Amino acid sequence: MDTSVAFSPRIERLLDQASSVCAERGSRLTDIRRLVLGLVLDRGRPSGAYELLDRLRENNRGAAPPTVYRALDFLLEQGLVHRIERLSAFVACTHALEHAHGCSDFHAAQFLICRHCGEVTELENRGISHALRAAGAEHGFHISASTIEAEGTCAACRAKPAGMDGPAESRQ
Amino acid sequence: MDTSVAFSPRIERLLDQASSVCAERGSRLTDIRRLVLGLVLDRGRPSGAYELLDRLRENNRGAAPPTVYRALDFLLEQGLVHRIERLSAFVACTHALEHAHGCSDFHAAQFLICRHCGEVTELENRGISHALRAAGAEHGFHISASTIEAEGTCAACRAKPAGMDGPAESRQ
DNA sequence: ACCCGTTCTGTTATAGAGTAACATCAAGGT
DNA sequence: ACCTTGATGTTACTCTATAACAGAACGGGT
Ligand SMILES: [Zn+2]
Ligand SMILES: [Zn+2]
Ligand SMILES: [Zn+2]
Ligand SMILES: [Zn+2]
Repeated sequence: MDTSVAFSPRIERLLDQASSVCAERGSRLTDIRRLVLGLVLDRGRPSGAYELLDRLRENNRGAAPPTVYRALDFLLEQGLVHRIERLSAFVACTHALEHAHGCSDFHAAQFLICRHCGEVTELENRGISHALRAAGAEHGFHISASTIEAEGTCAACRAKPAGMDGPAESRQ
Repeated sequence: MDTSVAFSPRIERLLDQASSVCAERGSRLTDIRRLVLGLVLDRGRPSGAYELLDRLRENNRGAAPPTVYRALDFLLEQGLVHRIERLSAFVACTHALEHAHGCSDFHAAQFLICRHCGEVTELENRGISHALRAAGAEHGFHISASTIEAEGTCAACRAKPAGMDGPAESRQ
């Protein structure tokens, strides 16, 4: 496969960081995994698995669905990407590489999905996760993973009037 | 289609109630929609669309994917069922038919999904929804719909030891 | 009763998301 | 060299969901 893919300097730096984090944990950010993470970061928006596959094929002829799903599974396990359930899509974790000190805690995140422009914002609000954990505990339920996603309109899109901007596929 | 499907008296009563609620709103709980809602209620667990389709076909030969998806879309709009994103499945709303007074407020619900037995519990915790709404507002984000789901172990399954009970497909 | 717009349903075909199963390959240790 | 482990290649599915268009049924006005 063609290893000479170059992302922006910022992304290459994040990828190097991700690589270090994996190494510290005894896992390996292989070429394919690195490339997929790069594609997710480069997109900056939720990416569908098959959309990633198409772009993956530009550098890795012969890539098939399992190729990208395996890479995504790994990245999810490492906390480097999140899956947005409402969109069946994937985004890079905003926090994993900023606090990159081998902290393998899986942080509980919340996502704000703008219907208008498609942008996804990742929050890390301990209060919300805690409230949910407490509500579960009241019913004797032990939570091991959670999905918290909100759909609506972001600040930027609320500022604009009834716009024809933003991707057409995100309009409704 | 065969209209003479009989569910349990309890479910038939809920279906009649749902029918009234729809009528008050100017929408119609047609035979197919009523049947699908009945199947979801009857199952009492998250039901996949194609699982519903199979059971729908017992009474409605010629039912196809759009048949069940249209019915589900309607029931979702009416707040009579919820979609569990993490399972790509549907459950009947616990609250819609209990407080059946034409209140078309879409309540914000949370779901506890037991990995072990597959049971889903619906919560309606105003605190959690409010906390999420507030967190969004801090970023200028206006929330119009949200998904809050937690996966873990329910009280009953925690009581049992390492069990071989519960549906095999829910084990991991 | 009849007409007509709207809503609902039938039907076919296809797109999109995800996985099973098995072969192959590469790296590292003995 | 041999074996083990983890990663990738490859084929073939399954499951989830929707597009597009045709026909039937309903409901309101005349
Ligand atoms: Zn994150
Ligand atoms: Zn926006
Ligand atoms: Zn509900
Ligand atoms: Zn359980």
